[in-house]
Amino acid sequence: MTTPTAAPRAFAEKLGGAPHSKASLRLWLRLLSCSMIIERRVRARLEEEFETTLPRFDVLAALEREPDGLTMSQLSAALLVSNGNITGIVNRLIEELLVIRTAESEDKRIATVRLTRKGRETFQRMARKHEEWVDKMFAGVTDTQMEQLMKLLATVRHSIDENPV
Amino acid sequence: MTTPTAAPRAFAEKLGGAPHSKASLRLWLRLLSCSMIIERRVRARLEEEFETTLPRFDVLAALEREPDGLTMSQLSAALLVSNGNITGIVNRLIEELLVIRTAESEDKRIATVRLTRKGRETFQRMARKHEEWVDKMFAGVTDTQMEQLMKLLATVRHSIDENPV
DNA sequence: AGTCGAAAGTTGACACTTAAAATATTTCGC
DNA sequence: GCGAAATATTTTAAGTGTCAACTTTCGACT
Repeated sequence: MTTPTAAPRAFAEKLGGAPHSKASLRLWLRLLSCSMIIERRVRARLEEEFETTLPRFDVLAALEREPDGLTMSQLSAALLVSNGNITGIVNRLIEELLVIRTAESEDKRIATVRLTRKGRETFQRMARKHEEWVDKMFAGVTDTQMEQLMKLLATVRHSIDENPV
Repeated sequence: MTTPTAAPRAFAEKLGGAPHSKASLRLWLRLLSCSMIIERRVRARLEEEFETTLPRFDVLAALEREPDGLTMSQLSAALLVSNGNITGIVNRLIEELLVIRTAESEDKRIATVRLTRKGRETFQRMARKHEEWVDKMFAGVTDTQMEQLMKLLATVRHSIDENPV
């Protein structure tokens, strides 16, 4: 079982342009490489220790916070992925007996997905480990630096939102 | 033509743990969401304006800096993806007449991939646009903030490298 | 009552990703 | 020289991701 991960996207363009422009590119590449490295580590650990994948872990995480379950559409909205994508991931989680999908609403179109007990227990073990891994990777960053990063990344996020390309 | 993108991985675990641990998780999620949003935008623009994908763009970018071409293995090393992955992407670029793959070395195992003239011209148009998009998304971030981010992300990178999980 | 459109989900075609197996070629030890 | 290890690449199986087309169901309107 394996999971895909994006490549070190679009490194080093080195085209002419204003200094700000070049700095933007460099920053983007550094941002990307940081998050990709962390993501790869997490994927690899999930695979090694739990024989699972990040998307499945994400679905379990979303369900863990909703004892009443979520519909397929709510799941795809929560994870920001397409509807058809969720279908496949949930199907695999069903095979693993980690979730169940029922049609109990009066509206027969709606399918509700819930964690099974096994799913809840499995997820909790995964989540503990996941937290450990992330914490360890950030061990060399001080609290002050993390705070600064949180603020700066919020600025980036606002900039992105307000400058649609 | 479309390209996959990772989901908003593993949001909000909210398990017990030291404050640093929770802060790490939050920072990780913010980092991830920032880079995912930018990456999605870039993918969408590449698709709309050039009917291409980010992996193909990445391969063209790697080749553009090597007039003598790269072997398949060099390409996969440059992009940090698997060997088999490169095979498929290069095949599509060949179909689009953007690159050529030749076996001109005395070692017949080695395939050398080069940009065609069309590939070079196409990539340059893409790269200009790519730079514009990124620059625009970072328009709301000052030079000082970008500088701080570069430094802090370097710290994160070191932390990751020195704390293997 | 009957129809028409919107909404929820699934399916299919294609792209990308990995790891592992298979293929082809070279190199090295004897 | 010849067979085994090493190297370069492709192929394969499984998972993830998109979008578009399709099915089923619901709601609303005539």
